[in-house]
This record gives sequence, structure tokens and C-alpha cells, in this order.
Amino acid sequence: MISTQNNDSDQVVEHVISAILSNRLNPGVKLSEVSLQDEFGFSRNVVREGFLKLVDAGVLIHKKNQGVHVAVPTEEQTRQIFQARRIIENGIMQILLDQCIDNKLDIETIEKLIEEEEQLHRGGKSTELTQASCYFHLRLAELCNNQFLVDSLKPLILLSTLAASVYANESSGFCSYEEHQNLFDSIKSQDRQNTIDAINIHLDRCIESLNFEIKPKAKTNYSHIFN
Amino acid sequence: MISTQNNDSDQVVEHVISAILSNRLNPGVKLSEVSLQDEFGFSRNVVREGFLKLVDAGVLIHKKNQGVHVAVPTEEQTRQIFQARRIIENGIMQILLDQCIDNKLDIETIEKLIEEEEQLHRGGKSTELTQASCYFHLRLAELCNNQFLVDSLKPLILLSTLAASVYANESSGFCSYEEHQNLFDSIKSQDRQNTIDAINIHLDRCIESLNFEIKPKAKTNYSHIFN
DNA sequence: TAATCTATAATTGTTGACAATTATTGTTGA
DNA sequence: TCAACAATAATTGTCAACAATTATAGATTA
Repeated sequence: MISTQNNDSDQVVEHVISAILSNRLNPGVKLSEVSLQDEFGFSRNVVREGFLKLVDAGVLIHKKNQGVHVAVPTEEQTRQIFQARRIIENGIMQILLDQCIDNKLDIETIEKLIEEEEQLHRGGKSTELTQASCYFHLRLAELCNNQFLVDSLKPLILLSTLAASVYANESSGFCSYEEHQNLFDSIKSQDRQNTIDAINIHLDRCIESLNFEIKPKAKTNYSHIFN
Repeated sequence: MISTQNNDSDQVVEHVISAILSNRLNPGVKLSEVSLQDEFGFSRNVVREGFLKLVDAGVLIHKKNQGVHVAVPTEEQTRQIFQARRIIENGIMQILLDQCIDNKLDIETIEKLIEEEEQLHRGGKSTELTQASCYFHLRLAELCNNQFLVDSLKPLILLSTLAASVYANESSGFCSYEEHQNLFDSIKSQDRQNTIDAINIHLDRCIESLNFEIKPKAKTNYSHIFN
């Protein structure tokens, strides 16, 4: 799901995803078909098709005659999302460990990602850091060479970001790059138990950092987010 | 993905899924938009929308100007599918074990499913048995009360069925109900290691029973499968 | 002023027509 | 008989118009 670049409608999908990851597009915001049509020159059909894919992934919510809104994960949904992530990302760690032991792990790619996160952190660019953190998790999945794992994880990452923008006090602390560094060190030292502990602790900290007392804000209206 | 019964297009989705699970619809078969339009009275748009969802799930493959075909999983894809299933279904077992220990597991539901499989086996109804085996795995996922896990697993189960109808010598031996029984016994006895072993052995046997020397047959043409 | 109702505007849902492409059939010629 | 080509049919892709529904703005009244 959420394939990349086969189709005009996939461009719509990419635009929306990118806007979510960079926090320009917030939970509850309504997306009208005309808005993207006008801004990018897509036809209405194409926009509808893109929306349909995002609805399918659970990132947008469709209500009959009321168009689509960016999903607002509830507490219960957020817990389910992280339960599913824990399962899938545990599996991903096992695969990466096996690769590492077989000397087939692309260590450089991961190191670059962490370095980038570190720079963004030092530069105080919290929005970009949030986005980079998401890509870190996704890139690890991609390194497994299993399209089905990526497809399963991608919507969960997007929904995590949405949950964070509702329930996180400051998004910077949500998904910390130091823990990414720890995780990667464990993988490199080929310590199975440490690695599993690291990913589980990391995911636990993510969800524990959320404050579910915070009530979702009233639906903001969309206003030229895409440029 | 592959939601149930919100929309006309979801009926299209359900029809196609049901046809795949019951082996009426085989890998490589082309589905034309008009075919379903005529048989059920859906409008072309609705059919297209349904197809799009199935393409998104990887169950149908779309080629520009050539419509959609039922996916024909390659050997590599099949291995990826089962790798992903192993990860997700291992997680499902952990959840069900926790439920069982907390006395919250709906044991009756599972017992009924296995009983049904047994009867189909004794009655020699191999097609229905294949379908029932799939539902067994899906129902276990549903018992976890986590929509995201179900959404992740569902397309994988469908693709497994397609792989089986390409590479299995006789579909009856692909996913055995005796192993389902074993698995369930392990859960009931709350033996963690046994349960994990059971699901892994079961999935391993499924994929080991496939013969990848078998080459996919030429694309059969669709001819009134849906009634 | 605030609430209710009404008319207007905007948005979504649906259909049908037409263009573009591909598949099929039939014909011709070696 | 078979291959190559041409004409026809069928299928998919795209768009625009219209209907149905919802949201907005304005007017009326207490």
C-alpha cells in the first residue's frame, strides 16, 4: 500500500504523506478535493484516487458526503498502533541482526541517517528531526528487502506521527535519536537480547511520552499547506 | 485495508476475495471492469474503486491500459510473504497467550473453527477446507482486538492462498488442520515456547510443501466466476 | 444580541460520453 | 498453411456535466 510514483494519484499520496511527516498537515484537518486540484493542477479524479489510497491506509478518514479528514488516532488506536509496531519492528531487528552476522548489513546507510538526525537536533530543527526519525524506522524496514514488511509498517509510522502531534507535549522528545544510536550500536555488536530490548524500550518510551489527557483540538481548516 | 461493507466498492472487494479463497479465481486471471459490472449491476466506477483497493493490497496487479490481473506471486515474493507472516503471527501468538493466561481468551471460537475444519477434511471438501484454513489464521488475528494487525495480515493470507494455487501439488496438504489443532493445544496449555515453535513449524511446512519448479500456467480467461 | 430559519454557495457523489490504447478478427499474399 | 498486415471491436483512461448533500451567510424575529 502507499506505493511510490506509478501514477499521478501516487503524487497526491506523496504530497499528503510529506505534509503529515513535516507537521504541516495536522490531525483532524479536512482536505477538500479542489484544494489539491487547484494547487497542483491534478484533475479531481486523480485527487480522489489518491485520497482513496490514503483512506485505505487509515491515514485519512472518509465520511459520506463530508469528504476526508486527516485521522485523529484515539488513545486506544494509538496503543494498538504501537503494539503492532512492536511486533513488526521486533521482527525487523531479527532480520537485521541476521544480516549483520552474515556481514550483509548496509551499515553505512544507517550511520548516515543517525548522523543526519544528530545534526538536525544540534541545529534545533525539531520539525525536520521528527520527519527524519520516521524515516529512520522506515529505512530499517527497507533494509530487510521485504516489501510486505515495509507496506505493513508504513501506515503505522504515519499514524504514530499523527498520534504524536495530538498527544505529545513537544514533538522533539517523542522519538529520540539517542535511542536510535543505542539501537544501532546493539545491532552492530550483534547482541540479540540487547537489540530487542533497545527497540522495545524505544517504542515504550515513545508511547509513554504521550499525554492522553490532551484532547484533540477542534478541526482546523486547510489553508495552502502544500507549497 | 480491505475494509468490510462500508461501501458498494467493498462488496466488489469481498466478492473477489471470496472467489480467491474458494479457488474460483486463480492467479494470473484478468478481471475486466465490465465483467463485474454486468454480473452484479455495480457501476463501472464502483468496480474500479474496488479494484483499486485490491491493487493497493497487492492482491491484484494493475498494468496501464491493460486492466488488472490476479497476482501471481513469485518464489521470492512468496518467501517474503511467509517471512512477514512469521513475524506478525508470532506476535499474535504472544498476545493470545497473554489473553489465555489472563483467562480472557475466547477458546470456544477457536474450537469451533478447528471442528469445522475437521468436518470439511472428513467430508473430503478440500476447497472449503482451504478457505477455512485461511479464516483460522485471520480469526486468530481478530481475537487480538487490534485492527492494525488484522489489516497487516489479511493481504498476506490472500497472497499465500494465491501462492498455494500456483505452487502446491494438492492444495489440501498446504495448510493442515492437524497443525492448527496442535497450535491451539499449545496455547491452551499456556506453553510459550511450544506455541511459538508450533506456529513457526506450521508456517515452515506450508512454504516447504510448495514446489517452485512448477511454472505458473498461462493466464486463464475470466468466465462468470461470481455466481 | 442571540437563536432560528431561509436562501445561496460550495463540496461531494454519480453518471455518461468520448478519447486513447489494446485485443481480436479477418484478409491478403507468399 | 502460416505470417504479416488492416480493419474492427473491446477495454481502459479521462473528463465534464449534473444531482445530491452539506456548509455558509444573511435575514427575520423574539
